[in-house]
Amino acid sequence: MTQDLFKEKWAIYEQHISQKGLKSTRQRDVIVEEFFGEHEHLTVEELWQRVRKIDSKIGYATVYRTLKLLSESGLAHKRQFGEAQARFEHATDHHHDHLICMSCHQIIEFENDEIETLQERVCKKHKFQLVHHKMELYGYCEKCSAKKGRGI
Amino acid sequence: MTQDLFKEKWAIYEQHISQKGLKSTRQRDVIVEEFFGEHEHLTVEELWQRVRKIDSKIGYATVYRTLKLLSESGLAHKRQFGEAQARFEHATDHHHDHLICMSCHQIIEFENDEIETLQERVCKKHKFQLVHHKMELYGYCEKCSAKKGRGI
DNA sequence: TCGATTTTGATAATCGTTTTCAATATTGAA
DNA sequence: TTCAATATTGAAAACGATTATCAAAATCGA
Ligand SMILES: [Mn+2]
Ligand SMILES: [Mn+2]
Ligand SMILES: [Zn+2]
Ligand SMILES: [Zn+2]
Repeated sequence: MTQDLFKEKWAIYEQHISQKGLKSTRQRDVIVEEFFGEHEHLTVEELWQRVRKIDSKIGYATVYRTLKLLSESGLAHKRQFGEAQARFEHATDHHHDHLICMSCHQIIEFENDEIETLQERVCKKHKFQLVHHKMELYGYCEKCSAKKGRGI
Repeated sequence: MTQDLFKEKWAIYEQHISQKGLKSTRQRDVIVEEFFGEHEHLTVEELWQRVRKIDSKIGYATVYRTLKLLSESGLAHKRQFGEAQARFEHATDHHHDHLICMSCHQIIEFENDEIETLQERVCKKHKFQLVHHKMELYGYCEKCSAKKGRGI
């Protein structure tokens, strides 16, 4: 992520909390900083483990609360990939969908405009006003397919 | 559902339990009969309410256990439409995906072979071995769109 | 019928997530 | 800077869907 984009996201976050009349705190700053730091699909637990390395006192609930704020401001997306725990990723500029490896849990992102167009066509046919969608393809990634083939 | 298909499903169910060395019970028969009775996307709670009208003594856990048996035998599919509670539908002969109304919770089913083909193409491109997928389109059905338009 | 085995319903346990609450931190005004 | 109003925190309890436990009851082949 570029420095400019990084700053822009911080600005969006700060505008969101100020507009809700909230206060800024050290804990939230650590969590947001860490969340913006890299693009992965993290569980709350995983993010909590990371922020704890910076401030070991930060509570589990605060991570939940901060992720809710980030989701509200459109900076985070909550995902449910058929696991018990939800995952959060930080929002990209373009919509994308996911391939999910059932063996190693690797997540591959993809965009496909043709599919999106066809989805809209399906909706139009049913006079359905589309808001958002979820498309997840489950199977085995290249590495895990190879392992399975060799009976590992 | 035709009478023949109905009987065929019962046969599959009975074969499944006999092959697992299980016994047949009145409670399960009531639950399976009710589940096969119509094609809806039911929560456990909703199915429990229905079977209770036939036998008020049937327990919640037995409904869960029977739905697990039906899922194992391929006669039921568990769905998670972004609600807390899972829904179960009885298996159709063809794969299909769903439009989900965010207002009235109506569920519309559709099939689109073009999309399925494109999904396979995406997987091939990533050398990904596809097992199954989830595609859910969320928005507003015709009726609810109209209501929203009129500010209701 | 009998006895081994499965099933049942009630209830407790589990697990991710949300709420509660008293102590603490932030903030704008004086 | 001091103050008071208000938001925030972390720990723990509550929540809600689902699963596990268990003793009593039902099934079923011999
Ligand atoms: Mn992603
Ligand atoms: Mn369906
Ligand atoms: Zn893999
Ligand atoms: Zn609707």
